[in-house]
This record gives sequence, C-alpha cells and structure tokens, in this order.
Amino acid sequence: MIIRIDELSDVPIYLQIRNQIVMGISGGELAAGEQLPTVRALALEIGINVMTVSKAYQLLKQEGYIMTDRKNGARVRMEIQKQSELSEANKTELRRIVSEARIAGIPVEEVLSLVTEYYGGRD
Amino acid sequence: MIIRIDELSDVPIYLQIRNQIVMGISGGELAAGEQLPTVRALALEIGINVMTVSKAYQLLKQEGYIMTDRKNGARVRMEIQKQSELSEANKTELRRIVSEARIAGIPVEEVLSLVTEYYGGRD
DNA sequence: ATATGTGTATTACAAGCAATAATACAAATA
DNA sequence: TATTTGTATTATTGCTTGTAATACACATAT
Repeated sequence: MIIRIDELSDVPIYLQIRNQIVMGISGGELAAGEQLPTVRALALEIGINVMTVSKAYQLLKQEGYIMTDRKNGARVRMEIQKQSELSEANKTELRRIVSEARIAGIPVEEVLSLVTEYYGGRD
Repeated sequence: MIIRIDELSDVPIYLQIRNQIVMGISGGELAAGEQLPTVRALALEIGINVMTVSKAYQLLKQEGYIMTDRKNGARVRMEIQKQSELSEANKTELRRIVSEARIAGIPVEEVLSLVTEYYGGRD
C-alpha cells in the first residue's frame, strides 16, 4: 500500500499515516490479516523518522484496527470492534463539514453522493 | 448565541469557536448581517483570553464568513462566497469519517441520515 | 472635547505537541 | 549467532496554543 504525506497539511504526519491505513482497510486495499509494512521500511519509504511511524501504529493498535507483535510485525485485525453509532467527535466533524457545504451553496445531494462513493460498494 | 468549549477536546479553542459560529450560520441561528458578540464579551463569557476570540474572528473574516469593523463589531456577511465543490481537505476528512463508519459496521443509511439532518430543511 | 467601546497589533511568556536523532532492549526467526 | 520486529528511552528542535498586559486607530455617545 502506497502512503503519501502532504507536507503542507496541518494534519500531523503520524495521523496522515493512520488515516490512510484506516481508509485502506475500509476500501479493501488492506485485507483483514494482511501484513503492514515494517516501521523501518515505511519510515525509509516516506523519508521520515521510525518513531513517527511507530506512533501511527500504536494509535491504530490502541484503536483496535491492527495488532502488532514483536516479530511478526503489524497486521490488520481479523475482528474489528463494531459500533452502533459514530463517535461524538466524528458527528461534530461531520456537522462542521455539512455546515460549510450548505453555506457554500453545495447541494445536499452532492454530499450524499460523496458519502455513498466513499462508503463503497464492496460486500 | 451560546458557545460551549470542550476543554478536553484536542481541537483548539479558537477553532471550536470558529466551527460553532459556522454551524450557527448554517443552522440559521445566526442570520446574515447579525451582530456577533464582541471579542471582549465572548472572552469574558467563556472565560478565555481576548486574543483567542480575536483569532477566531480573524479566521472567520479571512474565510469570508464575517466582516469585522472597528466599532461596528463583527457581523455575519450578507453575501458569502459560493463554491461548486467541497474543499480537498473536507473531502479527505469526509472520507476518513465514512471509512471509520464502514469499518465499524455502521450502515451507510445512518451516515446519510446524519448528513441530511445536519444540512437541515431551511429555505 | 472627553470618554467609551470596537477590533487589532505588539511583545513576552509558558506549556504542550510533533518530529527528529541516536541507542538500546525483548522476542522471535533464519 | 545474527537478524528483524516493534518499542522504550532520552534529548533536542521547532511550532502551535493560550495567556497576559498594553497600546493603537477609529467611531460613537455623553
């Protein structure tokens, strides 16, 4: 899986890595049980420090998305915990985005279309 | 308009203020041309520094949401610039949220429902 | 005229976060 | 035994956030 860092983004590098892996899992690019790049390999590939990648992996691990093992590396978890609702933080973020869209005159259908597209048709 | 700051949030205070005002405009709680609280009044009410509020107002002004005037205070702009598409940053954020929802087993209908709810039925 | 109330600019400071850097360690495998 | 894995540690640098205390330009009210 290819990870691209936007140097100009105000999103921290470790969060960009985390987010792209989450989106990779959702999109099917990363299958359950699949091995992730080693922290050293990914750090070298992106050109950043090892501990920055480690921080992303620790976050993913804490959130239940991956499992890390000293020498097996990191893998996508087989059973990821289900939730019945969006987190409060995500609800607030979603509301912010939708509000900005509304003010900008973007029709709700366009936002709905994006959601459907991002959710994807897998399964 | 009542603004509530979440001390535990990792979202900076000035951004929380900015976001809540944007959501207030979108939701109709803040009408076009309406006067916003003065920086000093809002700072006192929330219990934070004046410059933190000023930073939020400067951001809103730069984004075209409000106009500030030395002694008229800050007002919601009458004509806010329209856009044809979500910003790239908002698209990425939306994709992240949708991805997390999908992984968590939340049906797409629930996300769509939230979008519709947040967009609101005004106009 | 004088006082008051706007947003804002300035300067300084403290605290925390992000990222790098250089090592070292535990554990499992080759 | 050597290598590879994630991780812990310690230190350092730079940036952001928030506070604090003033001061200024400007417009209105008294």
